[in-house]
Amino acid sequence: MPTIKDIAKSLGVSVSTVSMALNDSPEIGQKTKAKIREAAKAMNYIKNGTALDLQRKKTNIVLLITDNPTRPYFTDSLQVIQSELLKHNMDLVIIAATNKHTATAERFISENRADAIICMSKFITDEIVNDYASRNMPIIVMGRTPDLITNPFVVNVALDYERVGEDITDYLIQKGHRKIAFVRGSKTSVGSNYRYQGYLRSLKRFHLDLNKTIIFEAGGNGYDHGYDIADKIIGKITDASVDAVFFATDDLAVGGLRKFLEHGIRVPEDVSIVGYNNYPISKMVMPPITTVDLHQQKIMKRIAVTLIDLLEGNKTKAEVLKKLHKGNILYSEIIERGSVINRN
Amino acid sequence: MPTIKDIAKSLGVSVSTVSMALNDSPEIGQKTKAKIREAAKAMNYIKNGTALDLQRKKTNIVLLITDNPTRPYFTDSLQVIQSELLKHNMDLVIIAATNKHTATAERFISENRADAIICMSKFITDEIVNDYASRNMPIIVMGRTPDLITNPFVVNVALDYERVGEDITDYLIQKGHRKIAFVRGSKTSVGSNYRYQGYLRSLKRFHLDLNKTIIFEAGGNGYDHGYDIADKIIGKITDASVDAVFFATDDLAVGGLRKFLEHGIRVPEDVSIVGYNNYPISKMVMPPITTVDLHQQKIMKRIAVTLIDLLEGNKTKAEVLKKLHKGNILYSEIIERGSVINRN
DNA sequence: TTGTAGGCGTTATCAA
DNA sequence: TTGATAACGCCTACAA
Repeated sequence: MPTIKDIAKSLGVSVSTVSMALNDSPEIGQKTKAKIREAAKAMNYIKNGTALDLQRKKTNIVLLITDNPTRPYFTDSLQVIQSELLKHNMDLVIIAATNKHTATAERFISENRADAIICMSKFITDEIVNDYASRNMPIIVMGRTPDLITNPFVVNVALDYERVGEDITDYLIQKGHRKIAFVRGSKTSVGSNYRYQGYLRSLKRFHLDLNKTIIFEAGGNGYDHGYDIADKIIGKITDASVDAVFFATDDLAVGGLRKFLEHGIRVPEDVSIVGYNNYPISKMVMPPITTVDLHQQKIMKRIAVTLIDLLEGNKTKAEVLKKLHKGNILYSEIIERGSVINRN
Repeated sequence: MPTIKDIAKSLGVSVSTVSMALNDSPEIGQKTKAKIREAAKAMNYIKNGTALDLQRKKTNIVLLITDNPTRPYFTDSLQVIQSELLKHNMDLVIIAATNKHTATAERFISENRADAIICMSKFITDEIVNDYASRNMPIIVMGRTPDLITNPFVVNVALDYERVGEDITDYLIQKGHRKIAFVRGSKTSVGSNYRYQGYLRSLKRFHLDLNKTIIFEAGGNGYDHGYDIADKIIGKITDASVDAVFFATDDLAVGGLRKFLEHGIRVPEDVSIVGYNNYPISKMVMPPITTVDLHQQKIMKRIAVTLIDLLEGNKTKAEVLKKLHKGNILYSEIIERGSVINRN
């Protein structure tokens, strides 16, 4: 790999001349520039970004850590963030941190390989986040327990976890359902657990007894998990101990629906079902599934803006937080479709 | 940000002592080590990965460039690649290069910010790939035109484009269909275009006339695109000028299916449909959709292994290619499900 | 066991 | 208009 030093040597000029020429500095004469550019091309010179970063003390990189890039909307969220960052000449790079692999993400965090980090993965611990966030590398996390965030350079974006799960349970109850099963998703899914808590609160508020025999663990968030767990729900439907099923995610609901239909169970006549997240697929199946939209896109946009504020350094954390939570965007909305019947 | 130099100064030792201590070198005494570590923690010292890379002349990063991380299987493919790379202490980072944003990916390529690159995005041009691939940074691309790959450090992974689209069209014809509509996806989708070519070849081989009025452009690959374009297909079904529809992707098929069912068109009795890719959703809808599996996972695994070969530098490109194509893995397979009827 | 010095590739400052 | 040199933060011979 040739460096500017090599170019300089081969042309009998100095490195600084080469550097300036390659960066099109006005201080260098046209002929020298041309000569240098030619040599660079001929020698197959490629600039070394690492050296650049070291010199600049800045990477221009915003790191997005996710646990699952396949999630619907992720690409859209990306676009939102990217277009916002682009305005400030920042590049977005993604690292997957899953239950079985967090080392890469942790290396990037602990070696300061970004100017800022958006951490959407629950597999990166609060400890790491607190340990490494700094003025030079603020970290934005989502939906963590506020008490555990002690580092002032960590900004926690509160999600609508207070109401999450309650809204849609209320809705089912108001539509006359009294025997609402709940299907939990992946054990490690924060969202799924919060929804379960909301479900419990809603039951309590309406003075409905919790029936533990109609709480199910799917062990994952995918179609297959919903499909498989539905086997255990079918009996409960046919003997009338379940009149509605609240699946923790739309994907689970899609899988469950499929199994129900296979067994001749009519949705919503025999059983109402709801999902969560308003994934695109939820309106494509028959019947389309009633679900909850969390308005992720809007959250993402706001996160990007927050990040910029942080980076430009013209805001204190308090101000940033205030702006972040201003406006009524962190709410969820029930999307009514055909998978719920009115039993009143 | 404190550096080892600061630590050294504050403790009155030399930088190399600090460096070695922090890296747990056996040459440093226990008490000095302890003292230094303590100081590092106290000063909130964070290692600078950029400086490290520069020194090592190596980033340990493999860059994966994708056009759409939301695609099903992507996360799984990631796991496959990651676990393979992990064995060699390489980290995988992802950058999205879409039709509206390639700058980030291009910067990473042109500034040599990775030890190797896997480029799955068609938005990165052959020119860039040819310009920047080198011994220090080989690039693996997928499904490009071999003639246009001139740089010996670019490895093109041929996909099964020869047969793609032909297999499933043959299948429909053998099942007695004669009026097969084709729904193209996103204009820029390489896969979609190849499948269309395969469809044409198959028709020709069976001496069936091409009916241009039953070729449709969905303008995208998502559920919605399939749902919308289906409007135009319905008339053709009811007046019996279409007896089967070949959707370029499963997602299109899912959307189309939905629209057909809404309009009382029975699948497969009134019209057979097939998709492509064997996405998980294709077997979750009713009826489940007959499709083609491209065995992406296996391809990914092989790509990862190829990459390692390349990086370890103990193989020539010819050897690598030979090994890459050995074994019969780059084939596609028809997955028969309920969306096709036998009309013979 | 610890310190000195040089180098990784680039840019920036200052001098020529 | 160009050149010499220091600096960015780290590691590694080699010397002490």
